Amino acid sequence: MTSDVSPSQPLSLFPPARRVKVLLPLPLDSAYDYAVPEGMDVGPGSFVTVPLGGRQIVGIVWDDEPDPDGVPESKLRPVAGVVPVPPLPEASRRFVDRMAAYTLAPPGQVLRMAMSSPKALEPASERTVYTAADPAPKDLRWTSARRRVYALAQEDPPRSAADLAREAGVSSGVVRGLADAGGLLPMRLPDSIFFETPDPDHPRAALSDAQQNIAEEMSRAVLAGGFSVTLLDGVTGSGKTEVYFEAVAAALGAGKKVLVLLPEIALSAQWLERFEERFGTLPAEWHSDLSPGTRRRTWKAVAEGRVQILVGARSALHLPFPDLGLIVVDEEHDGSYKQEEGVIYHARDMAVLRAQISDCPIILASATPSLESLANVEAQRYRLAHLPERHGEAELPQVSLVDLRKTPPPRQRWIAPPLQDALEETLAKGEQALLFLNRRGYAPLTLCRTCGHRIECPDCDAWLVEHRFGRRLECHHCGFSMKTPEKCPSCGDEGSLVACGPGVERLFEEAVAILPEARIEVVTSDTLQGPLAAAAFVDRVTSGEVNLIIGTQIVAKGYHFPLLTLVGVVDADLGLAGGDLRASERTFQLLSQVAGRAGRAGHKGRVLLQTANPNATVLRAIADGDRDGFYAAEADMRRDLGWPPYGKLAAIIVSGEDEGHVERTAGDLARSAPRLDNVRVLGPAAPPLALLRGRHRRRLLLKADRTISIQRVLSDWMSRIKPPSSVRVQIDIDPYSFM
DNA sequence: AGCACGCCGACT
DNA sequence: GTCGGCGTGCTC
Repeated sequence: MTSDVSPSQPLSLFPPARRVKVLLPLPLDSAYDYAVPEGMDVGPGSFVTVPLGGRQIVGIVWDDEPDPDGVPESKLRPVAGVVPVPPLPEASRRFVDRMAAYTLAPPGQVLRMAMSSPKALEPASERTVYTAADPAPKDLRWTSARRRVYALAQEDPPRSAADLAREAGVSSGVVRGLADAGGLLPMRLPDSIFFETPDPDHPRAALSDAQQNIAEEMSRAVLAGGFSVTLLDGVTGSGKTEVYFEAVAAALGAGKKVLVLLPEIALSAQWLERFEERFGTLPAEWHSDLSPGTRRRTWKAVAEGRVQILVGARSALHLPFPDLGLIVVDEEHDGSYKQEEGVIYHARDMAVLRAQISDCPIILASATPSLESLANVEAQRYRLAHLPERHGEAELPQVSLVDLRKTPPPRQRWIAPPLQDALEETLAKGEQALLFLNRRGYAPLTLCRTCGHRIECPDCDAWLVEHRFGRRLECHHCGFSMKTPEKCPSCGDEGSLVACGPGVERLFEEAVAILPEARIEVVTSDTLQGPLAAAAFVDRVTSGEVNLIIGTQIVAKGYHFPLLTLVGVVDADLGLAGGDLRASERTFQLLSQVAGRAGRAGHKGRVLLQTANPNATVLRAIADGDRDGFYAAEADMRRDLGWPPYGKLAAIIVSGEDEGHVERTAGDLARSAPRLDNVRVLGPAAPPLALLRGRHRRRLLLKADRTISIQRVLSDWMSRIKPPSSVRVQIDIDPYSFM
C-alpha cells in the first residue's frame, strides 16, 4: 500500500506525509485531510490554519483516524500553522459530533457555533494602562483636575486613559497632559478579562425546610459528580433560583465550573442582582448584546479555564469549557431555547447532552415544566425536585375568567367592564397593574373599507402590522416595512384604510382614555432593546414612576415587581388560535407565567383572563389552579395520538423561490418516503406561512415510535432523492413551530 | 461560507 | 466589441 521507506532507500525523498483530519467551520459534508509538515506539533483539538481553495481558514484537528486511501496524496495540502490557543477540549469535540448526529446538520456547521468569536483566535493584543508616578516629577503643575486623575491612578486596578478620564470626570486631554508631563507611567497589559471568583460562602438569606432539603440533595449530586438530570419544579415565587444557587455554590466551592442558561439574558438584570447578592460578585456573561471586545475576551477566558461561572443565552452552550461541574437551564420550558435557523436545535435538550458528555449533573428549572421533562420524570430518566409553595408570606394570585360574550367591551375597545373596574380599583389603591397582550404594534390588520383589500407583506403570506408610533406597516416575519399609506394600494381610495384588531399601542390609546390619571408605559421588544433599557424600565416600575404596564410576552419573563397586584390578559384565546400540537401547553405556560407577575410578599394578586371560550380546558385549569389536572389531560391526549413526548417527530421543510420546483421536490419526497412499521409520513402540506421571505414552502412530518432512530430513517430517506439546487430541504428534529 | 467559472444585457 | 449580473459547483 504505502512504499516501504527504509534508510537504505535514499531514493524515497517524499515519504507519505502524516495526515490529519481537520474539521472546518463550514457546512461541508465531512472533515478534510491535510498533511502535517515535518516538526509541526498538532493533535486532536489543535486550532490550525489550513488552505482551502484560495484562502486560509482556521479549523480544528479532529479525532478521526484519516483514511490513507481516502483522498489521493496529490490533493493533500499542508497545514499552514498552529494557532496559539488551548486545544478545543475533548468534551467540546464530542458535543459537536453528537449534536451534528442528532440534528442531522453538517458537523462543520455545528463547529461554527463553537468558533463564533473568530477574533478570539488572534494573538493576544495588549492595552495601555496608567499608574501614578511615585514620586511625581517636581516641576509638575498641579491643577485640581490633575490631582483627581493622579489620586485615581494610585488605586488598583490600573486603568486605561479613557477610564481615568471618565471616572475622574475630566477630559481625555487632562490625562494625556499629565502622562506627557511624567505624572503617569504607562504600562502594557495583556488585553484579557479577569473574572472574580464568586464566594460560595457569602452570607445569604435563610431557606425554608423544603428549599434546604432540595438544595442539599442537589449539592450532594454536584459534589459526587456523574451525570444526572433533575427537574426543579416550583411555582413562581417558590424560590427556585435560591435553591439552585446552592448547587452552584457547591460546585464553585469544589472548584468546578458552572454554566447557567437563561432564555433572554439581556432581560435579566434582576437575575444578575440576585446572583451578586448571593455570591458577592457578578458571573461572566454571554449573549448577543456583548461588544466584540468583551465577546473575544470572554471566549478566551473560558477557553483558558479562567471562568468559574458563566450565565448566558442558548449560544453559551457552545463555549469551550474545559471541564464543567454543573449546568442549570432556567425556565427550561421556554420556547426561545429552540433555535429555528441554521442548525435547528433545542438548547435544553442539547444542554442535557452536554452534561452527559461532561459527566456532570444538570438542573432544569421551571414553574411550568415542558411535557418532555415531565415525561422524562415519569419514565425515571430525570429526578424530580418539587418546591410546593410560594416562599415567605406570598400567596398565589386569584385567577378569574372574564366572559367576553357576557360582558363585552364597547365597540372598537378591548378592555371589558370587569377588567376596567379592576384596573381603576387597583390604581386607586396606589398599586400597579399589567395589561398583557401578545401583539406588538397598533393593529394586526389594515383593511380598505371601499374594496376590502388587506395589506399584506410582498414576501410573506402575512398581514402587515401597523406601528402607529413609528407611522409604518411592518411584517413581523421578514422585517419588511413601509410608510403607512394614505390611499388604498389596491383601489386608490383615500382615507378608506381602517385598523382592525388590537395591538399594545392601540391598547395604550384605550387605557389613556379610560384611566386619564394613570402613568402608562408600553413595553415590547421594540421599546426594550438591550440590558440598559431593561434596567431603566425596572427602575421606573419599582420607583412607582409607572403604574400601568402594557406589554407583550417580554414582560412575562423574569421580572418581579412588589407592588404589581393586578394582571389583565386582554386576549387569553390568542395562543390557542393556531391549534398546533403544542398550542395548549404553550398557552398554559405563558399565561401561568404572566399570572405569576401578580402579587408578592404581603400583597395578594389578582388575575383576569378575558376570553370568548371560558370553557377551554387550558383556561379552566389556570382559573382553578389545577396544574396537575391540565398536565395529566394534555399528556393523555399526546400519548393516545402518539405525539411527542410519547412519540418522535421531525419536520422536513422544502423551500425555494420557484413554487413549481418546491412542489415537485416535496412530491418526490413523499413518493420516496420510508415505508416502515411505526413510522408515518404526513404531507406535504402548505404551512400557514406558505410564502416566507420570498420563498415558497411545503412541509412534511415524520412521526415515529419512541423506539425508532428517526435520524437513521431520515438520512436514508434524504439520500434517495436529489433536490435541484434551487430548492432547500431543511430538517427540524423535534419541531416546535408549525408556521 | 467564499471564491471561481460560466453564460446573457447595457456600456466605453 | 467588453464589463458584469449572480447561478452552480468545489474546496482536502
